Amino acid sequence: MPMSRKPGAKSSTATAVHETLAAVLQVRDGELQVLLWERAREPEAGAWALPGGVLDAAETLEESIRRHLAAKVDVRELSHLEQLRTLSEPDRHPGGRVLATAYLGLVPAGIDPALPEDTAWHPVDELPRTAFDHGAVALAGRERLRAKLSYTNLGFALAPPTFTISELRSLYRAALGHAVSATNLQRVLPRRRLLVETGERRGPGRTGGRPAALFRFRTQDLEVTDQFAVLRPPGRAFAGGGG
Amino acid sequence: MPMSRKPGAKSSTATAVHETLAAVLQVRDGELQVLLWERAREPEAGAWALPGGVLDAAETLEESIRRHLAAKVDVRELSHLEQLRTLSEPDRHPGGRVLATAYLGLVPAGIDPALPEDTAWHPVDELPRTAFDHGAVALAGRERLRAKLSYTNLGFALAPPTFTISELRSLYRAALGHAVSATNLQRVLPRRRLLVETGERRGPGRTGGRPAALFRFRTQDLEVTDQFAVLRPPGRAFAGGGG
DNA sequence: GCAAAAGTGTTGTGTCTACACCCATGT
DNA sequence: ACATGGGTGTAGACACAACACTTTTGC
Repeated sequence: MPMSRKPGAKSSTATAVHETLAAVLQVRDGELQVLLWERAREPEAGAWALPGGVLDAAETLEESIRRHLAAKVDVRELSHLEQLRTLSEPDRHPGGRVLATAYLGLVPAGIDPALPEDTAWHPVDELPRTAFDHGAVALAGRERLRAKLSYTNLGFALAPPTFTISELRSLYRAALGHAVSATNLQRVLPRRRLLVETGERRGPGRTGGRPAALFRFRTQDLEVTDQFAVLRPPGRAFAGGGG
Repeated sequence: MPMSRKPGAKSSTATAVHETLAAVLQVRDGELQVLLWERAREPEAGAWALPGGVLDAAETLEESIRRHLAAKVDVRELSHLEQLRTLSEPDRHPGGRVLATAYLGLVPAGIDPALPEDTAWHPVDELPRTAFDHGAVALAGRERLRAKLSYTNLGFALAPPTFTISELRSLYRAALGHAVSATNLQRVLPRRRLLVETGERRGPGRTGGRPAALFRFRTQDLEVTDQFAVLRPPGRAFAGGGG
């Protein structure tokens, strides 16, 4: 078992730097976008990188990524944060071995955090030249989000506190990358107890139209809402068609 | 960005040892079991630990866990290996900080690998006293397996090359922890193109009974088979009830 | 009245569960 | 014939998609 290793001891289990990275995603202008900063120095000068940095001695990985993100955005605006995976290709970083634990972070729509000079949002579907393996991490974050939107209530992390079905539909469309029917969204999400009607309505725009009901997510805690019809325990209600 | 850090430089980003761990699961005697070894030395002498060890300088995490597992089982018998998550609680290991990347490994039923003296299989539902946070990792492996059994073809990793529906049912029951109907398994899995009939049959036992058809999994590569009915793109076939 | 936007009624389809029933074998 | 275990027929429940239609607003 590893433990009393002298720092700097020259051995094959050399000291590897460990960093944290985050693909912070938000729906902006109808597109799913990721927060990137432009590297000024070599290596990879001019390429865009995910926010992150080195793990400190006394912090957990999650504390670390929150600390580094604080330099780019207001961390209180993060509605969700989860670990994606740890990257370990020995040559993923020139100039020395760097292990990296990647996170997925989400920011609700409608927030526009102040950003440093070198930092900007980019559509995940049109990434600029990215540094190291950061492009792949951004795409992995998008895929994790897409999967969880379908079988959990993770939508709460993309949506503002209250919203109309129309607005929610456009968030889902941006995140999933395909059209979503407002009709069916309105039936499915309340049936699954994801959405609750607030009772309020939003007045129509200048062009008219019926006022839209305002909804909110029932909870801001991640829950699995689609229990996979097949292979469920026998004898349950809701035994019908797959969910 | 981390890179040109002198090994042994005294700083708050001290050198942390990185290890890999694996929850290797197999259905044995109708129960889901996990491979553990009994620690002879402190810390945690007498407690049971997951196999694993320190990450070497030039290897990836997956290479590392395969190398360490080779000391316990024949790695060729592993039908599946995937990363679970990286543990980073600063005090998860007494005597020094140890980051650990945990893997889930699976071994098909029917194989009984030779094991070292200190190593044994234990039912995941009745774990002995476990070392460090290894018990939680074993349970996390079980949960990952259960989820993926329901929406992927991961069953291939639990099953022998060919099997009857009955045998497969008992594997699923052990892994999922609840009864599974053979009738429905026989309809659902072929419909989802997970199973293929081999054409062969297995003779009945001494007590009689109709000979059972032998099946195999169509592929040994992980595939997502349940595409989550809701929020699928519009206009597709199979648009009906949820998958 | 007309256009615009929101929301509902309704029908059709596919999946899954459950249970009864039939089939093939050993004794 | 009977027991045992494998496999199928069939009916019911339910979720979902699609589309037509109604409701509520602004002009």
